Amino acid sequence: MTTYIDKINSYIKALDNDTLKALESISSTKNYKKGDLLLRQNEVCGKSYWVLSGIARKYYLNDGKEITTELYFEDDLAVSFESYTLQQPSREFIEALSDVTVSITHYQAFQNAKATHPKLLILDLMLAEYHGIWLENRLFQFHTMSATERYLDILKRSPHIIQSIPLTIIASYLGISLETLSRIRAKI
Amino acid sequence: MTTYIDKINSYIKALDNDTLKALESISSTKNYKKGDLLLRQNEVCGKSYWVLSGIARKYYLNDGKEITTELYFEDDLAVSFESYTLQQPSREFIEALSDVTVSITHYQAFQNAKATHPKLLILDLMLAEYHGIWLENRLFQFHTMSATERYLDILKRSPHIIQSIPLTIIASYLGISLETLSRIRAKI
DNA sequence: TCCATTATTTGACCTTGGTCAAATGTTCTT
DNA sequence: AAGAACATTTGACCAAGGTCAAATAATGGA
Repeated sequence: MTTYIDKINSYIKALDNDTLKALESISSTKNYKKGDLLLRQNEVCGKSYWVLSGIARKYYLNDGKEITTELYFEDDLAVSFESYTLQQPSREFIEALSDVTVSITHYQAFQNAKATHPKLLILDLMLAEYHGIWLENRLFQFHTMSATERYLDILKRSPHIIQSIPLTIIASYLGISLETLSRIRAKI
Repeated sequence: MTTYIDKINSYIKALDNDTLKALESISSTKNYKKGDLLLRQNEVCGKSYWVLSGIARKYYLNDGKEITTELYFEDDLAVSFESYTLQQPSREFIEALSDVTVSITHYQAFQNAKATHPKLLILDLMLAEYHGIWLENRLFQFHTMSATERYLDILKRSPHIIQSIPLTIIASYLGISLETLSRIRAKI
């Protein structure tokens, strides 16, 4: 199945040399160790992180508990969307769940590049659209599926998530408690 | 408080004459009667509806029940986002909750116009960003607030919603049953 | 105005998932 | 290999909100 992310990837590949160069010239590669924070709560998310390898997540604190809102694998773009878009303090953290390598692009540099390279504007739009669609589907799942169904769904479409990530984090990503997740797993 | 939608509106106002004309030339005004469907499930959402007056909503069916996902008032853009963006069948309906007047723009005409008027691309991006931010906040509310808190929140920030819309619809928009909403209201 | 329809409330009971606490498993260190 | 620290499971109980059914409003037509 071709997904929208495939489309974005093929779009990037189809970018003309000049645009691609511009994008590269404002990006740099960086490594993080497992447990490192790429973004902290209350910081403005001034960079986007394209994951080259490893796993990361985004989460916020809700009376002391960490609620995971997104998981990032290779070729995912990690960013606190509202904070990045409006350049205002983030309520979320971004954390490396393993050693990760990312390609970092600064917000302002990308804004500037968009002005001179209109194709980057299209890329930006595609990424925003992709994220919006992803969010709509996540919301839809929460409203139409039980905790068990959501777990089975993730198990089916993204088994790598279950394998590589501690259950506490998966539970919060599914919007349930660790204990409930454990019981769901025991039943199956 | 200045919101992102204010920013979009001011951006539109700041559009140069030529761009504005292009936008107008591909848009047309239309009236719908209360109860009319602007978009049906399984149809491709080939148009966007800018609400000029009246109230509309977007909803889907979940085993027979209507779940409202978005409410539209004056100056809101009604669109089934995934269906519109990917030009694929919609799982949602768009319905007029009162007599409404909308400004309609066809998907393909807008795509064409974006090619010749780059500022429309920026507008498109802003709208997608706005929608993404809105979705993130909605998701956040569902995860961090109880049914009562969500009701009180809507009561505080959008009292017009409570006034003008039947409780069945508000309940489904809040993600709760009609009976629960009724009990919440009784307590306050 | 009176009826039919639709909207809202209330009651009784049930289900899902949460919380708190304790028991096991696992892993990583040193 | 022995702990310390973390991850997972299990048990007992609780609470929010759902469901089904019935009772009351409220409202738009004829």
